[in-house]
Amino acid sequence: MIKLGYNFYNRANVVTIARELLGKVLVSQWAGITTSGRIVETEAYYGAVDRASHAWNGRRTARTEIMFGDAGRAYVYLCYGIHHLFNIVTNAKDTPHAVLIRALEPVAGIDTMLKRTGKKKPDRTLASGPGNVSKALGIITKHTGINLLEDMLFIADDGFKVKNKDILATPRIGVDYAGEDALLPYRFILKGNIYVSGGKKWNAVSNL
DNA sequence: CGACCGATCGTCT
DNA sequence: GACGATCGGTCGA
Repeated sequence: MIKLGYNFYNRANVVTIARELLGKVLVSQWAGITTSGRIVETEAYYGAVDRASHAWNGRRTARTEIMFGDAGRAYVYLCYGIHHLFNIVTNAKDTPHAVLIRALEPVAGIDTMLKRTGKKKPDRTLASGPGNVSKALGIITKHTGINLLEDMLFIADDGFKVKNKDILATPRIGVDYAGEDALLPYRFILKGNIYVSGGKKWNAVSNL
């Protein structure tokens, strides 16, 4: 397990980063309890030029401030008053790019994930969908700003290889308000992985 | 299967 | 005061 470093996050193309995050392992360690899962679904949010992004048109508020900071930080916000969505801030300071982690294949601490989610069995929904990812790993809005180069919350490469033909690119989920930008192929999934969220519809669209 | 609906609250207008 | 980068349940075909 090699933790991804600053140079991975501090790059100009957030779409490339979102694609490369597939197959990596997201780890949370709160008070000695470790849970982790392999990333099988991501979405790129391209900052000021992306209508789907919270930072579209340079919109800068207390909530989104962390996105304007340096790369490799967590951006966690509350959605629909219920779900905590976890993002990774990328690119340089003042360029508010982010990658949303949308689904994990559970790896470690599955019993803890079951406890956190209230689920009975580790089925395909355990960490599938951005709300469930945060729930399973115990990520909440107060964790926004955490440095992913430290040990509480980070992403690692465990040697798992992903080939281009294993990846599908599709439009992003739930961003209809973004007009034409809603059509951009900024969502990436591991083809055929049962933990990918959403219907079979988008999971069958290919680009790579 | 697909469509719809309620939950629930911080954030921004 | 309105509205989500969602989820899980229900209902009908």
